[in-house]
Amino acid sequence: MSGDHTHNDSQIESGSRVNGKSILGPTLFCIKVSECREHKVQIAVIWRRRMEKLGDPIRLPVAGCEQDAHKHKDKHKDKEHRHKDHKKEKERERSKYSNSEHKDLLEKKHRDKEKVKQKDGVDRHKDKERRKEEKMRSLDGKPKKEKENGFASPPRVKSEPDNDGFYHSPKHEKLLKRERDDNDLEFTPKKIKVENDKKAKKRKLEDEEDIKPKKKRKDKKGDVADGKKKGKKEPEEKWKWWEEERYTDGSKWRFLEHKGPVFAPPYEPLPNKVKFYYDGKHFKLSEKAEEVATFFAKMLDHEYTTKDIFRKNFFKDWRKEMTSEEKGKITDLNKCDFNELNDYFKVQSEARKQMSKEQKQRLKEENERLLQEYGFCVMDNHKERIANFRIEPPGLFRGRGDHPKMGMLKRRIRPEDIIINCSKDSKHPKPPPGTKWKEVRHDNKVTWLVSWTENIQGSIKYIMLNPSSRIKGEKDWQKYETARRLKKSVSQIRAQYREDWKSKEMRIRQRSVALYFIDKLALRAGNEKEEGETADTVGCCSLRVEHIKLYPEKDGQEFVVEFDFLGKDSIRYYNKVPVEKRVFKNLQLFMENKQPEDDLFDRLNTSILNKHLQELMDGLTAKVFRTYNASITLQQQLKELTSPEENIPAKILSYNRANRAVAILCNHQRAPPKTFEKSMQNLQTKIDAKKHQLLDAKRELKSAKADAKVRRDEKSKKMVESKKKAVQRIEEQLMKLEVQATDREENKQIALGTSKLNYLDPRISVAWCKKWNVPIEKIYNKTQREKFAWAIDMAEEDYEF
DNA sequence: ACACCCACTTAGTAGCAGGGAA
DNA sequence: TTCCCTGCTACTAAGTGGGTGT
Repeated sequence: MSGDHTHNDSQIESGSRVNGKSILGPTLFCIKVSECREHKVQIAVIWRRRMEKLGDPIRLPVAGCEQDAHKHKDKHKDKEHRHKDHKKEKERERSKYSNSEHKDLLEKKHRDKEKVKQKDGVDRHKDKERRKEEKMRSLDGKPKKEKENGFASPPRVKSEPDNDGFYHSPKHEKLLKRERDDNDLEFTPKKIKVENDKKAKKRKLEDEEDIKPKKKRKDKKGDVADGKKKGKKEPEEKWKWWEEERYTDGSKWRFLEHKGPVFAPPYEPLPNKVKFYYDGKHFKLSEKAEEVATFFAKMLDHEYTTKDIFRKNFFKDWRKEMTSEEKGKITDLNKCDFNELNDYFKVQSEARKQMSKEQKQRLKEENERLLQEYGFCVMDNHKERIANFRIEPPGLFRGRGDHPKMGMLKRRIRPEDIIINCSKDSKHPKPPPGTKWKEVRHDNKVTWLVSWTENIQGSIKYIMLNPSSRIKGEKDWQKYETARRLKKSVSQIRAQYREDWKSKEMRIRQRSVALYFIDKLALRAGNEKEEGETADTVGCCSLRVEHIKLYPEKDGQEFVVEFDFLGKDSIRYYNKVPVEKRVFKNLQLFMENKQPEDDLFDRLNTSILNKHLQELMDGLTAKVFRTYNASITLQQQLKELTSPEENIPAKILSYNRANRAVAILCNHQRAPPKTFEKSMQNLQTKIDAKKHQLLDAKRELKSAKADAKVRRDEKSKKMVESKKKAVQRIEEQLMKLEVQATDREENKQIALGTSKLNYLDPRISVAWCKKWNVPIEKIYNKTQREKFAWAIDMAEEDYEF
């Protein structure tokens, strides 16, 4: 099949982020594996190797690992027709490494031409809502049918964990129920559309085993009575939205009621004794100017405040808030002394820490009250948690990387800036006394409750629901279903792009090479960005010539491409990958007659690419490859790494390693924890102490043995036994500590959370837990379990991604 | 073919709470 | 009891990708 990539070479090394936040570090570890056909295998090899050396910090020195600090230079100039005048020097130390290749069984599956976008696509079934509702009301839960991703018809009324009628709007209840019976669809031309039957059936067949909810009936009965009330009694009984149908007409809800956002607390002027000095002299600032000054003062210890751009932007915006008198006087930021302000805030935060138990308790309760009041909404008859119900407070913008706007003033959001979205027939949130909302709208085609426009980039910010909500969960589930569909057609797609490497058309060659990178290396799509508005970062389609280097031969491998660029969040991507000759030749071609700052793929952008992908498979976009490759890698790795005889902690270690393989693939980095060195040192101290202890114990054992030899009595024999046990115990403890150290070291710069939360089909993890009897709590914490409730409920141990 | 807008997902980190070690 | 550490959560920036209008 086509996916045969020949070999890979991956590495991980340390590096630093461009904004200087993270530490420059020495090479942490390198991995190199050659001659692997698939990256899954490759990673498995890596880990196996590591496991053999357990206890050995994973530092596999490898030829070809770059240890040198990398200088990252981005020059941005004339790109095609637009130009840029931008130069950047970056120095990063975080690094990167890895790559992937995959090959899957193929099972060619061609999807119907129709779009699956059930949102807008098929819309032939409509419903008569009312009728249905009535009907539903009178019916009981019935068998459901599977829908595209297994959504089935549901119980009709739901129950929720708690809620004493919070926001209960009985009068709407009937209107809110969602359909549960497919049969209705045929007759209901009104609102809820459902994907067309054929498709549904088909998919049903395909996916049935995997997705079918297993315990659907269980709570139906109860639910029927009245969803909202029951929570109290059976807090465990959560609403299983995944057993219900989805809207397929593009609407996101029928009913939405909430209390609006919580605004940032108003500014509290500083006490008089806290003084700001300009040019050595006390200067009393106006309230507005003072507020902005405090934003800066609070950050004094932060590196941001040493950066020129930050200071310049801050000062410019600060001056806008000044009175004309202040403006006249305060003309040089360097003459400003914010130290007293800074000290004041430090004292405050210290005081906060020192608060008595009762005070803390009170604070906590107050927070809880706010949460209860504003932290939930009612969406379609269910109380759902809101993710971010607080409006972002004013402050100084902290862009990541070399952000041209860092330090600018993020202004305070007022009710007049806020757009509220809710149902017409809901109780609308009230603006604070004496104020008005900018607008109240009733758009059920979107999921947000509140929005406003932010002043730094002019983008829109939203208040939306928590990941545990139905609306987010459905989407998440759907995402993994799309990735699974890709699994079925990936081999064909790979064959296709390999074929396209030979195309006569430049644009097709570029497209196919880019796709190869996206697939093999899990690169992001790489939308274009507006220059000067954001940090200079790139993804696949926006790579520039300066971001790659070609080596016909390097470190004993042929056709090596070296990537070195800043990706999302200005995280450096550094990797050296052997590629196929054709790819290599194509790259040479793409680079011909270009300047370093020119686009590598000048005939390609994400929308062209995605349009093409869309033709290959419904719903396919560049990011699906990341999801697919991440999940398939996890599954593969778990198979490779888990050994049945291991105990639970060892299994968890295996899981973490599988997870880590994915994190490496996706380049999920983190700054080494601030306390990393120290805590590592502590651990090392413990290890050393343990080693000494072990030596002592061994010595004692030896002398006990000698003693026993001489004395030959029971007592001394027993002594020998007990010394033996002691040695054993200490050895185990030592081993444990060393494993811990290894694990921690391996994780120093790798963030597992992002992949766990966004890329790994949770059903894989759930199935793995079930299969090996690992409690799910060991893998997912409470929040994560809430987010993945659907997967936990439906995946059985034989689940296959 | 674009530029722009909008909605929504993905991302790393600051700061804190809470649990265990000293 | 205090201290220390770690994991979690909240926060918000920075991506992706669809749609629209020209």
